[in-house]
Amino acid sequence: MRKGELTRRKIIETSASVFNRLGFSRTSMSDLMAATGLEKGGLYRHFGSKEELALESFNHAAELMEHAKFDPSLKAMRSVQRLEEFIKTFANASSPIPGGCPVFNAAVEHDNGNVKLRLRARETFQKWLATLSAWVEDSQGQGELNPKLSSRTLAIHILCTLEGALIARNLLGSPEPLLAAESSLLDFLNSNRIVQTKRFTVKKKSKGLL
Amino acid sequence: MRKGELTRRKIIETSASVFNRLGFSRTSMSDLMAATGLEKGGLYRHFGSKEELALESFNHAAELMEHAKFDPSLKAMRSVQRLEEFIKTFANASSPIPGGCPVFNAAVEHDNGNVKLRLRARETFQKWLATLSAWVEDSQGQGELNPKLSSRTLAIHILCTLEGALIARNLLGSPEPLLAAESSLLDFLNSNRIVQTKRFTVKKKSKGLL
DNA sequence: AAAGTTTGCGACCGATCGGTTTCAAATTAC
DNA sequence: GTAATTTGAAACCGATCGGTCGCAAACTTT
Repeated sequence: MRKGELTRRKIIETSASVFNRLGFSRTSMSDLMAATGLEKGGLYRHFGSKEELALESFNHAAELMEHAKFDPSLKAMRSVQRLEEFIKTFANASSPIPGGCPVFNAAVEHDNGNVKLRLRARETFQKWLATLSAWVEDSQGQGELNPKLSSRTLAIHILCTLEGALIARNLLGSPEPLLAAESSLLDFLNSNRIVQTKRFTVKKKSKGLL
Repeated sequence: MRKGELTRRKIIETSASVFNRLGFSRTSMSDLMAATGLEKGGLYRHFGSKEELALESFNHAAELMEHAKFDPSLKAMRSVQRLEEFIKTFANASSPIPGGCPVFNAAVEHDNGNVKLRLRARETFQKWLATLSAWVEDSQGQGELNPKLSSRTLAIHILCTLEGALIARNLLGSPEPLLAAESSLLDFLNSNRIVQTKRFTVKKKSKGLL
């Protein structure tokens, strides 16, 4: 492998962290020079523009996020457990990249801003929603979750709550929002669970729901 | 009233909109000059720095947000209805200022960024949580809501979900996330509602609102 | 209407922005 | 080992950044 290719990857990894902490506009090439140890000409040899570098950095950051937040849930054998695992992982797993979720960061900062980054963030978000939605339908198909729930609605609810809580955690500097979101979402899931044992056992929270 | 005072207010109103759309760093004095129709010297006569103007703009934006999202709920006579009203209002009321919620915008963009703005955003968020928390306790005190729920946890859940959905709406360019959040949160509230045929003893009088 | 004050324009400042280009040194291929 | 290629440092570019200041016009006060 060419030496340049190694440099290129190193640049992306380093830049992804900087971009995710500071955002696209607040990150200057000087910041990236300082972080990578390269001079400006060195960076521009590998990437045509700041935007191009930002896009590759975003892709890298999004991948890290997926591996950290989604992959662990795949180990859960099936159904509702996978959703629970996702909620717990999202709320507890240490961030794979500093600065919060790249998708929501991009969504906020690039409102009316960088078009390409915004588009990539949208695609990623839709992909995540589709994954969660499939897991919900899976659970319903297995007869473990209230089939009347809209899978898409539940997927949106779960992801938006966790993402919102993640931002709140960064704002408050306390894990409280993530813990609250986790606890509350698990409650919600539980109250829509269909108990599969021989007898019905009354769950703490469920109070005759639709 | 002095003419300058009018100009000053006009600057704040206009700048609040620009800052909320573009964020602190992406907003340049040139942008504000274009939006207000004033030259640079005119702006700096009224504000000592871009940061000072941004702070006043944030305060204005946060006030607009409170009036749009919290005030309508106060008309709901009591208890759970007020929470429901809040959820509906947040999800449906057209934004009082373009660019989403100033608090979460600041939380994301100013991660490790402008310290004063970040602090103000934190204060505002805590205030909103306290208000919602009081409404939850109110509902529990009236015996209309599951008293086992942590008021703080529920407040966080509601606000983070709605704020997350607001960002998602701006990302997707579709109201779907807000509608999903509304529907799902109302479900959740409903499942924790106590049917009024059998009343609980009322412990405390309602707490102050805002 | 005259005097005093407030207001806002616009030229100007040094610093930094994203980006280009040159070229010597390091690497790779032969 | 040498020639060809890849790499990255550094000087440089025009544009724009946030911010300053002198001054004339607009406004208030008397």
